[in-house]
Amino acid sequence: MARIETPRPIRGTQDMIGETQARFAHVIAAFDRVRRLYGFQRVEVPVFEATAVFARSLGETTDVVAKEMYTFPDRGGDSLTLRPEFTAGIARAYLTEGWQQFAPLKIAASGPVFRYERPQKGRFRQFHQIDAEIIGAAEPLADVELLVFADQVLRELGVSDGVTLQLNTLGDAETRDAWRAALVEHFEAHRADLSEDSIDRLARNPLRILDSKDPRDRPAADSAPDIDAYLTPETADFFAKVTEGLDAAGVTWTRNARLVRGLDYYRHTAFEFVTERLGSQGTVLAGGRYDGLIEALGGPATPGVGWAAGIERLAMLIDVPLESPLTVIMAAEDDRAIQDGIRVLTALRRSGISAEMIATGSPRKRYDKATKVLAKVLVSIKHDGEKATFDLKSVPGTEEHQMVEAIIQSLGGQH
RNA sequence: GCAGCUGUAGCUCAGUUGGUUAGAGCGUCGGAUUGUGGCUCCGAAGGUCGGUUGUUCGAAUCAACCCAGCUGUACCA
Repeated sequence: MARIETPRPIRGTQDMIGETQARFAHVIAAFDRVRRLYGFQRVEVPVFEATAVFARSLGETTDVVAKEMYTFPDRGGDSLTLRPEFTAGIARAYLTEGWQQFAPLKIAASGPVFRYERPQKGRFRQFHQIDAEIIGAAEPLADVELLVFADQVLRELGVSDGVTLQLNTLGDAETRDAWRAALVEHFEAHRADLSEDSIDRLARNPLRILDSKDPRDRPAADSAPDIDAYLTPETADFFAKVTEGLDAAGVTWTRNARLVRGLDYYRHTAFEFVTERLGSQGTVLAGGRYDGLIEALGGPATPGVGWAAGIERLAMLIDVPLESPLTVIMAAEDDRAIQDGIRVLTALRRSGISAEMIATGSPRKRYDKATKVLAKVLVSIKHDGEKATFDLKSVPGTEEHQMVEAIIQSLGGQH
């Protein structure tokens, strides 16, 4: 048979095993535990959608839509896109599945998302997010609950120390439009001083100039008008209620008047949990209120708030999760003892005791191999030609030792 | 996107100014020793030296291009 060249993994994808996988699983487990405490129900939504779901909702001019989407035609010629985020797909499901009947709806999801980008530390083409949304709740209390939820996830993961919550308001549609117009006017006046990127942003997405890191943009960005001057009394009050709620919950935050979101549908609250520890990939959890999104998808005006966090980035920040070690490792030191070993092994596992047996390779080396497994109880099995004998080695009085001993004895084993 | 670094056995890495058959440790497999033991010893398998093209009598080593990974930066979770 001709040797074929082994296909390469797709760039920016990951195969996880061992510690990497343990970290990944730990993040999801913590999310799932906390999510129940806050009454967020788990939902499953497709990994791909009609391209319009994302193109329409994210905003045609955002980077994600303009150049980072995995878009392809299916066999019928329809344009499909692998989800670059959760929110738009969930909003679509909310409309098409009649989830409006459950409003206000608190939901949690996790899974792979896809962006066509240059892979590097903490960034992949297929990466994974945990995601939380509240749909159909217009009140600031929803923002507060969502943020406190996020904060608790980070706390339970033990990463909240190096992480700060940055908070801003983008106002309502009216506020945002007025502010946007003022910003365009301001930046047009400084056009000559701006970086090429920001001149481009000026036409497409002027808010983004505010958080530009290009030093050429900083003077104009720093002198740009704050949104505060454009906030209506209602929007100012909304933001105040959010911050008061956070204070009541004891969640620390800092105002970042330059914080804007990359996607177009955000209103009111915008936030990011940021760490210094991941270099330029420092945003660890981000979100905001998206009161405009569901309308943009053709639905009725429906408020929503949500956030998403990159699982890989969180996984890099946490301590190594401790593995629950194997309880029993058995060494079949004689091939004639293998059947007896299988019987005990099965009985142990059926009793809820984790167990493995080493029965391959040189019989003389099996014990040494078993000692390297670091299980709580080591059982060696020998055979004298008549019957198998079991020998336990562990700390004698322990619960595990006694349970294993009892199971072996109940099967008529000797030791 | 931009910049820099790296790519040799399953893993971690040596490899001299270009020169015989490319090495080590760990792991795997076999054997010896031990016989209530995690030690020690012997042996074996395992390599298109990331890929292609070139320079040369001769390339893991030099050059060009490509691919991949890492680090930083932009943008993003």
